[in-house]
Amino acid sequence: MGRVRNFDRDAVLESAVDVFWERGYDGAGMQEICRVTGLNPGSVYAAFGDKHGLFIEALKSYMASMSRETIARLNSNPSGRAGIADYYAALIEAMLDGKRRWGCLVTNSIVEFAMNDPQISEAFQLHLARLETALSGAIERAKQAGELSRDVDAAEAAVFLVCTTQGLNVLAKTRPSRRTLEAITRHAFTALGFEA
Amino acid sequence: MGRVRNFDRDAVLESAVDVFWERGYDGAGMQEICRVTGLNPGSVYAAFGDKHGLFIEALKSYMASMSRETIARLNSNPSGRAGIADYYAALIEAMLDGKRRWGCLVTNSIVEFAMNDPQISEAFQLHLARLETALSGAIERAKQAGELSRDVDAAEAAVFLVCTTQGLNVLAKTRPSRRTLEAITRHAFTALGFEA
DNA sequence: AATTTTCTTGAATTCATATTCAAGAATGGA
DNA sequence: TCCATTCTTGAATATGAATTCAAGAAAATT
Repeated sequence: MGRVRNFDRDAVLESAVDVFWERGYDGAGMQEICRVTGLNPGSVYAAFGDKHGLFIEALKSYMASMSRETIARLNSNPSGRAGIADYYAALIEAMLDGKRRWGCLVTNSIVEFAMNDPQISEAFQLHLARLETALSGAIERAKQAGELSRDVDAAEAAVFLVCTTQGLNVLAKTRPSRRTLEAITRHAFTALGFEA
Repeated sequence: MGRVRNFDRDAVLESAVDVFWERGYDGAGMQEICRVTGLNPGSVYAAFGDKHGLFIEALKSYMASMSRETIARLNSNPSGRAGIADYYAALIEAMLDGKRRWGCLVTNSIVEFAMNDPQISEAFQLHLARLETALSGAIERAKQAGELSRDVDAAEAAVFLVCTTQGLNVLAKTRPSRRTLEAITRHAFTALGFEA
């Protein structure tokens, strides 16, 4: 063997996620990445190849943890309606107080890369599809439970909710009020056919 | 006097808009800007100061023409409902065929600049407020005409539509199908309280 | 303990791109 | 026609950020 690695790869990725999330890919300088992760350039390049490689891995790490969290929240309640309500309530809190005031790393990156990078593009599609499937599942549960009419098309409704979430991710960057965010999710709820 | 300017400032801005729109601020190199506008670096710097100054002016030009176009479409029909329907129909076409497949320069820039630039930030707020007002006006007209219930809150509904549009602007970059886009606007319509 | 391998360090380098500048060209006024 | 002024040109420069690298340090194996 030889000298063993001195830092935790996953912890480094989590720190890197924050830098890319707040500043964007181009806005994130290696200098700041090094400062935040506590690594030196040499170590970063040895471990991740280059900035692009680091970004890909950070993005995957972000997507994995977001998917996990979203799916958990949507399924935290047997009621599909409650699951969706919880999901949006948590989103709003994070947009007011948490890191979501930087938007969403996936949304930000979709916009920044204009889908030019095929590798990243594919990861985006997969992530959006996962979110869509999770939402669609909650909508189906709501239909089963009679919270929603049988003739709601779950797939279409899920796409609509994905769009609403992307819109919220953009608006989050304009520091909107709680009133504004809640008005939006209330309307989205109505659109699905839930009673007010 | 002296030698007179050889190029049309507005035409240059329109070309610059396209470059920033398609590639983003950082992605747009002065080299490409020069190629597309037909200007040399010296002329650009003489006329606009620097890249940032050129961008601000291009952004303002974009916002002005978009506002004009949006307001015109929303008001093209005495029916508020028809105005909103036309607006979304045109948006969908542009996202499938036109430059809107690059998203929206405002949306892209909100995301890219994370509201860090106060000058740009203010311009964004103004633009979104204008869009919101125009939508709100159409919603009020729909209420007057009995196309929509009196107890719809026009301001809240307008914010919701702005959010939907921002979401569409993000999704546009993932090359969505017509089916997908139409399903989304159909749901947004339902959310306002229009009959299907 | 010696040796080998691999990791760490941070200063030096490379590279890309925004910006400048000096020379040439066109225009309006005298 | 000549002058003064301002615009144009594109090569040269400056700037900033990504990347490399050679030397030093730490761990595991023999």
